[in-house]
Amino acid sequence: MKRTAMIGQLNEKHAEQTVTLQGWVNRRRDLGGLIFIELRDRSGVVQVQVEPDSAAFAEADKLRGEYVAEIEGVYQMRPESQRKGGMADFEVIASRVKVLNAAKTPAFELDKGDSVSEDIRLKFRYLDLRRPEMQRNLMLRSKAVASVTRFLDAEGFIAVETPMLTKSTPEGARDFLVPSRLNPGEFYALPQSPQLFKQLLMIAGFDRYYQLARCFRDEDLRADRQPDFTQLDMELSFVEQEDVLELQERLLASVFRDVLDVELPLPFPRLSYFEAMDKYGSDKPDLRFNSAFVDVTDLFAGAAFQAFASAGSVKVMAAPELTRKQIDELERVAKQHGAKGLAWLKRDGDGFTGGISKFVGDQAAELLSRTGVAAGGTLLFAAGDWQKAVTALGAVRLALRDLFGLAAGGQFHVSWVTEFPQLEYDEDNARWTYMHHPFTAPHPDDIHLFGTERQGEIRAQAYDLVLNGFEIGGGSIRIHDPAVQEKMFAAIGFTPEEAHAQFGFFLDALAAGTPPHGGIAWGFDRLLMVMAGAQSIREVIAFPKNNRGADLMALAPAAVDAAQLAEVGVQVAARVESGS
RNA sequence: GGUCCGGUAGUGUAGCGGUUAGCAUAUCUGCCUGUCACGCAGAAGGUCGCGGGUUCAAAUCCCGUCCGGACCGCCA
Repeated sequence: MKRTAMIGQLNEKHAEQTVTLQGWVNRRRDLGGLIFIELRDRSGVVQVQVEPDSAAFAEADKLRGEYVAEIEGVYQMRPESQRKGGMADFEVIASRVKVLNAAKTPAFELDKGDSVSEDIRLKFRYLDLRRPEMQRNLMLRSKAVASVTRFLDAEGFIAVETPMLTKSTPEGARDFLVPSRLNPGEFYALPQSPQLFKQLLMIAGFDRYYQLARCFRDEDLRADRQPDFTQLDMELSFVEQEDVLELQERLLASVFRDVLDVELPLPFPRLSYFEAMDKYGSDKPDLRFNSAFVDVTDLFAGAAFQAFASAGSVKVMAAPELTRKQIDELERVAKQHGAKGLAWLKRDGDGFTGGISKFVGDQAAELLSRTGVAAGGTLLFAAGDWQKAVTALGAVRLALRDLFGLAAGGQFHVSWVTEFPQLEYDEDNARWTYMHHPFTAPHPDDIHLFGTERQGEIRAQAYDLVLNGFEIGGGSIRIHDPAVQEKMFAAIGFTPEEAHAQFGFFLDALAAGTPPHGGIAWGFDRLLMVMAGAQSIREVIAFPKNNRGADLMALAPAAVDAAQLAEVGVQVAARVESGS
């Protein structure tokens, strides 16, 4: 390699030296007699000047955008009148230019990449990834990997890989299946997470484990969800919840310090699941801004406004002054999240106008003092059963954030949400199910509630790590007592036989001397998305899939030929046409 | 499975019943010795996603469909 430096490494010390650079032509400014080339590599961009009497001129004249070039020349100060500050005070006067490779005209202009539609960017991802923004994101990701590895290694964690081809289990997300050629008619599943394996590593005595684990879930996608994604997976033995949380706080603070030079204040604030839902309408509240709900159920109980009088819960949130159009939009959001409507009031002096104002004469003074809504401001109400009311108003709260930029400014807010319920009643299937996963330990004081009508009150030793309204991690203390595990399976309707059929190997292991243990998994892509200030997880993944799970560049998934199918013993069902 | 938004030269967009389908940029050619989103002049480039319908006439209106995006359901 003839390269003497990466472009971004050039500095005053290289002045008057001959350098050899290799990279891509970022831009060409051909003044006729004089040619300027911007040469780009992953570290930066530098201007190259090619003079007409130079031996390099003929070759430089061939260069076009995205050509790969090698340039030799003297790195020197620009003429005084041409200096622009910093490294732009310098340029390279080319003595030799070599085209290393020509390039077809790019499918889109790289420096306009942020306004090019995403499917074009994904189709030509190798071009998109040349853009400095994308290079920065992937380098940020690499630094974060190095940071967690360094930290966890120093803390005595052992990196262990777990299988990608494993066993399908009926619970949780839909599995991706892989047919087994050697065992026709049987299938592996790709792991939704290494949950059982990491617990087995604790049983095996590894004490502290971590892995950057690829995980697979065959569910519909979102801006923050990919079918294959990366978890930073960790598990620790002989710990209680407090130990896990404390270590995680130091780890995350360390990553932010290493990667972004940002100091996160420790400890992270904590709120219970109930508090998060009750005040912010989300189990992953965005706490960069307040706009907490105020409970006014009592004010309206039995009062004139029918919709509120009999509601289980009436919550109100103070908002800035809103136009009718904005209120309509927020009502649409509320309805999409299960509310029947979105009642509103506008503060006018010490009273209210608009919306439901004719119903609130008696409550006006109390509404003012409880909410402290500003003059001209709007009050937004959701009523119904508690869960529905807070969820709908929570969605409105986020819509207000986006409407008014309430969380703008590139700040980070991390918190813990704890004390999740152990069990959740599934209305559709009329049965109890776990909220986190079936291996989560209940709070020891609540174990006696299993099997009683109060089992919905059992608190789990589970915790979520929340950053700017995204769940970037979740974990729990695990059940290490087979008797408790049995109670848990019974509570979610697994007979001992069913439990054994699905998890027999694990239950056997649990009885083989299991240390108390617990852990957490970070949604690594999501964390990086927030750290990078990106709107989508796809911005921090080199080769992501679109929201239909398709790789638009490689064109996956795709049909395979009959011989391949026959070999793995799979037949494709005739596609059923929908409609008539 | 559902809701909403979008699809017009390579890219980004305007046009929303009758236009030679406009603009910017990229591309190509010519001119140009201090540009830095270089400039100037010119050229080429379009199955207005696809199919059907309404109409004298459809990029434009209607229906269907495909594709892209956001969200709900779903995602322990």
